[in-house]
Amino acid sequence: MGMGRPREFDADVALDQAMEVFWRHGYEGATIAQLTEAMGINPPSLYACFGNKEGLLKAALDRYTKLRGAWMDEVVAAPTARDVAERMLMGIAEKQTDPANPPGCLLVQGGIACGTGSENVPFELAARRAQNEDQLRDRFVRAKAEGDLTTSSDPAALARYVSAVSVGMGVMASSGSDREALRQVASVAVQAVEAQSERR
Amino acid sequence: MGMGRPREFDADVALDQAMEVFWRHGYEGATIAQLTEAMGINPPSLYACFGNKEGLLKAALDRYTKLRGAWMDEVVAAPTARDVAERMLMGIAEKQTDPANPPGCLLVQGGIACGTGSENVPFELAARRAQNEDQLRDRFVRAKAEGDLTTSSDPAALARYVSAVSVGMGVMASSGSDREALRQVASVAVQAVEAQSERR
DNA sequence: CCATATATGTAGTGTTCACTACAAATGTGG
DNA sequence: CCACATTTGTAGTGAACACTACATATATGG
Repeated sequence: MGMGRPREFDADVALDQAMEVFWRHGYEGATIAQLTEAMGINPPSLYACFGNKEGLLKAALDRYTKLRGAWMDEVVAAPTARDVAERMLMGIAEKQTDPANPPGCLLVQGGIACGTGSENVPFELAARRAQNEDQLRDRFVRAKAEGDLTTSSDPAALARYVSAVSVGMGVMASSGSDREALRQVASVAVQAVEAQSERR
Repeated sequence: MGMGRPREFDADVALDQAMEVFWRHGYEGATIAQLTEAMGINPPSLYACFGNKEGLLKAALDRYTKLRGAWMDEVVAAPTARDVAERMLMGIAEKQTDPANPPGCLLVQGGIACGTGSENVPFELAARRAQNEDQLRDRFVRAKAEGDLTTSSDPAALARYVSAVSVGMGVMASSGSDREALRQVASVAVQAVEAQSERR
């Protein structure tokens, strides 16, 4: 009975472009006109495919976290808690100052505070950041069980800490800090994890 | 020849209300209607007094940093670099979860990413955060000169680090983390400064 | 080749935004 | 008490916003 006219654009490619716009301007700062132009489509195509602006953001976030998921797996594969923290924070110093992307982190740049009608956007982003934190916490729980972290250490607190530093680095990057400045922050931050590690 | 009708509202009181709105909704998320209602005035009064929306933000930021200046002075008056960091980060844990204010920090909530026409707002906020960082750096320079921090320590990097953690805690607070979670982060973070301190 | 189903481009829709024209009100200096 | 300077409240202004109606185009299934 006919399957309808096929879509002329690649949704993932379009999402990559939308991601960049949200990343650079934030959810509220990004306009449909900017998004459609970057995506190379017209508004009706956007709404037919993603529902509305918030649906587009969620799809872009899904893609972002999916792309970063592989990297986070590498991070937690480091042999010790200290190395996990170092790999994570040094990697963030690189990624957040990579000229191929807007500076900072989409999960922060997307929106920390929003106006009426977008109140849940900041929570949506926070939920995605929490996923990373959970992954770190699980890794630190293991590190404690393995005797890598001291018995008095608190894996959840350590994960929260690394997550907080990551966010802070993201804000720094987006407001102009260069790679070396972020590396310095990462380097200092790792020492707190070291302080909770058993010396070998 | 007449000095004109006197203003009927107190600019500082009005700024306190505007500060709260910017703090809660961000620069772009805050509307003139919300601001004027909170300030108890009408739009023409706002524009006559502060120029435009961005002028109002800057005036609110001036007041914010002025109110916090006294506290920062207390922070850097702590006897050691470690105590400076602890006093700062633990104080932030309290302040950013104080129910008397919106959660988080105005210098972060105000706007991390903005749309066309407000591109300089994030930089304006970053400049204010940099002031705190400079004050910390100067204090750590002194700590190093006094032999409190090790000779291999980097005061600027330490200041950047404490500043980054502060920002990260602000984002955490605004997305729902409670006071205890922030205290845990602060507690871990201080250990990095401790690692750069001479034992006594 | 036709009926159907979905995508596309044009050209809007109503709403909300930051901002302001204007007239009335209210004070001060002479 | 009067001329003047400034503030205030009302009621808008044009522009930009997210979103959509509609006609046309393009594919598939029968």
